[in-house]
Amino acid sequence: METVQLSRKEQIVLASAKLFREKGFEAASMRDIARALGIEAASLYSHIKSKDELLEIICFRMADRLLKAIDEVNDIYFNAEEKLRMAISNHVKIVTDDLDASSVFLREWRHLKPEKLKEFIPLRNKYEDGFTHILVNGENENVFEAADKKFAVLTILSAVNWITEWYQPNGSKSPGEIAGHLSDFILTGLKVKTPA
Amino acid sequence: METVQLSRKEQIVLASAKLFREKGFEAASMRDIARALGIEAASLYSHIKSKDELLEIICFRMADRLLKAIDEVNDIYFNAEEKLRMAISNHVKIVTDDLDASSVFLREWRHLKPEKLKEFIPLRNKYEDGFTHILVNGENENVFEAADKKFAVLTILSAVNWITEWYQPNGSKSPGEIAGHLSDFILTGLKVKTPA
DNA sequence: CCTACCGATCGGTAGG
DNA sequence: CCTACCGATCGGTAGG
Repeated sequence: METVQLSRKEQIVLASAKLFREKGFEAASMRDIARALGIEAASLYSHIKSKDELLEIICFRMADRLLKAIDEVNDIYFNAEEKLRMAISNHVKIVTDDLDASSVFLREWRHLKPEKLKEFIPLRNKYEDGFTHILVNGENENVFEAADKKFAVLTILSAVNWITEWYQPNGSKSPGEIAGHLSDFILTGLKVKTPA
Repeated sequence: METVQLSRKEQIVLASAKLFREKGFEAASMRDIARALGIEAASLYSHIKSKDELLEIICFRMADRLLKAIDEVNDIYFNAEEKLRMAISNHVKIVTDDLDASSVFLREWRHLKPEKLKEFIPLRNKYEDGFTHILVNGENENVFEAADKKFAVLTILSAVNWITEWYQPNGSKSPGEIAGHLSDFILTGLKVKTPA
């Protein structure tokens, strides 16, 4: 029966993620965020430095979560297919677990200040590299074939990221089921496997 | 040696697409657009009604192009695999042909006025339906299998749409090659087809 | 296409 | 956490 008490700062981050997602970073105002919390805009600045800080917290937090997950998958021993299924499953779970933050992470990162962008982009690249590593594993094991691995990784990530655009928490599929379907699709494609 | 003379309005639309893509619809100002054309912001209003009109032109024009393409594919007789390859190829070509407008169409449509959003969303759905139709065809021909067709369509569209995020006109792959690779990937997936 | 300008709203600060 | 406020900038209009 214990309700976790979020710090005021954490409440502000949560409210801003929701509004950044709904209206976009630029269109959502500090006054909107304050209103959502029932306080005045000026009061926000006792807890945060700037509007930019909110975007930074959201984007870098999501990046950290995803990177930790992919590193874990690559550290623990699995064969390549298991690794890929785990990586996709982790990604889907992280993203569906916080749709507001994920959407902002995926859509609004462009509005990070140039200096923060310079930190952010390498994190995204590192995440991509984690997937590339799995594909290389798979090729060595003779279970995957992908002529252009970078291309394959971008395609896989596009599919897992697009989930934020249509996923509904009360929909018919659980995150685990979505991840399973997606993995099957990525592994074997659309064509019938047993000739008709 | 003939240079096509664009109307001033068309120049404004082009400049706004570039800026909406770079900065986002809200962050790009009418003064930015005017500066790009070497005129004053107030002068823009001799050619357009409002900033919103610019976004509407960009979004609905892209929607029209894509819808025409998918209708054409479904009208002309092809088998399902050819249809899918053609639909993907058309999509990639339309999107890479105008990356500014495509990016705005894919990212900034949320900022359309509510009344325009109500027109826009059905167009996106109609486009999705065009792809669903191809998958149904394929199932009837016993060449495709997709337990959840809506899911498969969303995955396919995510892959073709993500192209705007990384495609570079001077890159190593032509739009046709990208479409070919993508179609192969979607049709057969990552797994090796001939057992090792 | 320009000058001159409008009211509204923005992110943020001072000072309590 | 609030009141009171700042300079800057926004989309857009009037009138030529």
